[in-house]
Amino acid sequence: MAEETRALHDEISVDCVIFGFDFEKLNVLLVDRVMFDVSTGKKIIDDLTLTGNHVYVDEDLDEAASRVLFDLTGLTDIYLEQFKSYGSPSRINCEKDRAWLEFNGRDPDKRIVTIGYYSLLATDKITLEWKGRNVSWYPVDDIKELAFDHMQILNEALDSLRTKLLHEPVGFELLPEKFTLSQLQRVYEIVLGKELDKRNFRKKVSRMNYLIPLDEKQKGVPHKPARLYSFNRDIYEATKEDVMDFVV
Amino acid sequence: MAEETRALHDEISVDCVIFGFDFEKLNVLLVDRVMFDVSTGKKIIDDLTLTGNHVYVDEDLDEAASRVLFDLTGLTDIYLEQFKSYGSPSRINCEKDRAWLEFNGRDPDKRIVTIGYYSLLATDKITLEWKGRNVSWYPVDDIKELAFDHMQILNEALDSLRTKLLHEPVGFELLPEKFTLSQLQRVYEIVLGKELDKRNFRKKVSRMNYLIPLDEKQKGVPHKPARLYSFNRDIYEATKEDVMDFVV
DNA sequence: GCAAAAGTGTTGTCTCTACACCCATGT
DNA sequence: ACATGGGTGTAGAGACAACACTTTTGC
Repeated sequence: MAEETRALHDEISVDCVIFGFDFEKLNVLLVDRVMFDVSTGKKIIDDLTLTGNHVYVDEDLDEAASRVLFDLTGLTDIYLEQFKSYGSPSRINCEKDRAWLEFNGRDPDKRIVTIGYYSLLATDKITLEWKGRNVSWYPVDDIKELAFDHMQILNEALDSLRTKLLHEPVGFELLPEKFTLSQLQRVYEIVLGKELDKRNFRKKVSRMNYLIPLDEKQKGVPHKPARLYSFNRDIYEATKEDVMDFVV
Repeated sequence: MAEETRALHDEISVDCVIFGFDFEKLNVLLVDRVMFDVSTGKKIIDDLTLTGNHVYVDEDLDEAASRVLFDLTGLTDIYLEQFKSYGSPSRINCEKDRAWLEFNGRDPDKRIVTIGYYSLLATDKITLEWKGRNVSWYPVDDIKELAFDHMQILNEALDSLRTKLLHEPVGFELLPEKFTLSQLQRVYEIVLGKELDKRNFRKKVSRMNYLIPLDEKQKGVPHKPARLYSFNRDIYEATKEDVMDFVV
């Protein structure tokens, strides 16, 4: 099988909004986009993009997104959610974007449809280089602009994540396998942008029978060590009830 | 502007799951797919597809979906929601699908990425012919199979609609502008597949201040005429509170 | 006057919110 | 001993589920 001849599709890509949590804030993985003027040697582009890639012509969309994740992390079982597709003919049409595309041997007049995914990472095992470009974490709150329409994609991924977090237990995906209740609470607070009452939060999660208290405590912390918990997906899937309560 | 030369994109399409409600059941608009053997004249394909179309090379995805809706209904302000994209290389690969594509002058080996939309219709003002094919309503519950991967798309559209209905007031979109509370209740019951208690339902909707009671009643019904209500989107948008209550 | 759907209240249980203090550990 | 976050209970308010009868119209 001649893998090296596999063709990338020109006009179909995936973009991955990779969220990571460091117990303090929500971060997103971004890639440097730097370009120099060939004659003067001056930087003419220096900004950031989401991670993403074109899709192989014989590759499923989810596969393409997983592949991007794998290239960046070496991990295969990462939480990944398709949330929206973007295909505006003008989505990559600003001057810098056109120059960048041309520089990379692509036709800037060709519309690219991109399928947006977001993923949640418990760790920060991430390569620091990717396709020859620098990759690093940036706090979501600090990001004000991105290349192409990636700011819009990021914002909509975040909305989508918030909605998801309100209705399904995905917060665990942003934490290591064993975590404390305070860490879990912080995930909710940071993602939802809202302070929560500690006692009420614990009362609420104590009703989640898929949240397993372990016989294990934090170690080496300069305060009362917290009990560790883990998330049991099987129990969740088996006992989740259909919430039948529409909103006011 | 040479509109007639505008090119459709070969490999990018939209599919629209058009839901309609007739006060009794949920229906979906489907198109006949019929094909005869050129030599024997025998029907070799006779099934149904969702409505959909390829996207023009310079057309946004939402526009393409709106265009399909407009072609079918002549209406422009239809509730339309993008819910998922599909791009499996094998999604249009069964024998019938390949024969149909070939017959229609397309390359059956080419993967088509399709962007799935669903829409909600208050009326059934629908053309009965579309691109030379018959179009009609089918009860969602009766549909067991469809061409291509359209059964999967339909099922996922329905899931998506149910989730939406639980969290946002979209039920109104399936009703005429003026409707009774019993009609609204039936929308919830049919879409969610669950009977609801009349008194509890009315208590619940009475808390929705964007549901406006009109000084008007049903006419010509052989029972006590019901009061009519309408939905005020402005009030909803202005007063919707951020639900901050994650599930157990 | 009959059939058919409209409309209406109460009670017990559960969940939400708001709020303050002692506990176990590392330094 | 002190700083730090861990861990716990209560009371009032609002929402949920279950449940049965009277009203108004067309025929």
